[in-house]
Amino acid sequence: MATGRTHRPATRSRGIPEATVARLPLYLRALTALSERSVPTVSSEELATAAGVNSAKLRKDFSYLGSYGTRGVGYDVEYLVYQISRELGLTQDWPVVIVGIGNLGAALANYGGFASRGFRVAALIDADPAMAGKPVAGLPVRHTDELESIISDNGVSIGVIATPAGAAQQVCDRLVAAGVTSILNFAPTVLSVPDGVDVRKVDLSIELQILAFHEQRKSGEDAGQAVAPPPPLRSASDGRKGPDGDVPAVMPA
Amino acid sequence: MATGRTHRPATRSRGIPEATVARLPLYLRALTALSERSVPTVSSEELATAAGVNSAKLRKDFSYLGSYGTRGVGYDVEYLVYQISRELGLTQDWPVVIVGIGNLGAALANYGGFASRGFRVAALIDADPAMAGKPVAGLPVRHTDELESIISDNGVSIGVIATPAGAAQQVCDRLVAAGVTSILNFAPTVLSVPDGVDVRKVDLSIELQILAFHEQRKSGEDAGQAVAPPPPLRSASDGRKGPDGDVPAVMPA
DNA sequence: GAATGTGAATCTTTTCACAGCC
DNA sequence: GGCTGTGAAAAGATTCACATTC
Repeated sequence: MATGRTHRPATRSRGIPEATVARLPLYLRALTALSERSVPTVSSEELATAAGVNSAKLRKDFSYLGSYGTRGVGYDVEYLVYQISRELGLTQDWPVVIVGIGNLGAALANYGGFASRGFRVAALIDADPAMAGKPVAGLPVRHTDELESIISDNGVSIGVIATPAGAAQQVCDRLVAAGVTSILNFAPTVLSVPDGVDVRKVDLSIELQILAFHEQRKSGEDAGQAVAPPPPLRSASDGRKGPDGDVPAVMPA
Repeated sequence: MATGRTHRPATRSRGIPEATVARLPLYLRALTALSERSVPTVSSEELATAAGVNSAKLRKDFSYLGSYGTRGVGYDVEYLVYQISRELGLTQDWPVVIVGIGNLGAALANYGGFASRGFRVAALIDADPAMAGKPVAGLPVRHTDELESIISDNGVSIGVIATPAGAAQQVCDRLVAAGVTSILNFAPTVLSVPDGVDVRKVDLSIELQILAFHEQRKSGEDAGQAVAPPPPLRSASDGRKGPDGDVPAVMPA
């Protein structure tokens, strides 16, 4: 998903698999909960359950970070919290800007677990002059004109795009030009960015469509009252077929 | 991620890889845009670029659906739109409930591309009695008490959870008991559900943490003004080491 | 005895490269 | 000549199962 740097040729060693990186935040959240309940140690089995994965995977994941457990005992909760935080880069404070303060942008600004660990909302930015100065989540909304100066004044390297799809690429370009190198995109668009800039994407309708796919299979492969528009006719002849040759009933004529 | 059914033993054939399913919505969006511009056909190369993937992957993905292209020419845009929509189950209409109408829930309710293709917001549900009846995105908010009847009256099988973390599991249980079998979870919690129920998760802070991980590497493996709390001391001795034996400088004593 | 850490086996996904067709 | 469709190879991720350590 993320573009990422393609290099890092020599040295090796710090090659944590992407799939593992994506799970570290889950472990961290589960560990933080344990830490708050003052649980001193936890086994891979318990932690895995809390994080919603299986224990073999968790142990393999941790093995990429180092040997941070104790055989016969488990993991020291506080120690692991620290190690994972450090690995994720959360022992430093990341200033973040949110661009596009509509419903979604406001929701993000108000999101608590945000400021809580490693991230700080440096500014909320919107293109609507009527929004400028209005406080959202305790911060005054600033106008897009100020984008570049906000980025450089605060040393922002992470930007969140919550604008309408039409504005996203343009905002992205400005963020990148101003020095942002990681972008979290909530707009339903494919952003194009230069090498060295990471983009991650959160997209409601994609997630729903994936659910619909699986939901459809559950209903018995055929059931469900189709409300489909007639399939667009296709000039071509007869060569068309399903994957293994089993032609579905709904095939367009 | 999603729990999914583990079976589907015989028949085969309709075995579309999960990674492919996750990309179909991307292709569909790109194709819809082409369709609106009345572009009649598209090559794998062009479409791949528009969707942000490479063309070999796209062709492989499509090969799981069937042979829907024409060699030497490309793909018929309208025809592909229909085929992918059908595969994703979007040729029927999915009623969806959104539970938790805070900032985020309201943002989701207002999200346009939602109703546009295959999904219909059947109801907005919130636990706050003060919200009940208030219109959000043109729909009156209904109270949690009505959850079960709303689900069954509308034949809802997809639920979106946008509540605070503390309420999520409880809401989830009620949704599932009432007949929902696919859940999109925006609350930062691991939901536990019975077999046969799919859960997908969207989590802002996880995405940010993944970005932070990569961001950290860019800054030169060491740079950045650490604002770290002192690492929690650990009783244990000396056996600790990094992955390849290279002990990081920040190691706790 | 209990639980980690990790090679080896397995499964999934991506990429390559080219035969086949228009 | 151009572009799809797909076997085969390569890379990546997960699971198994057990030696190792406390």
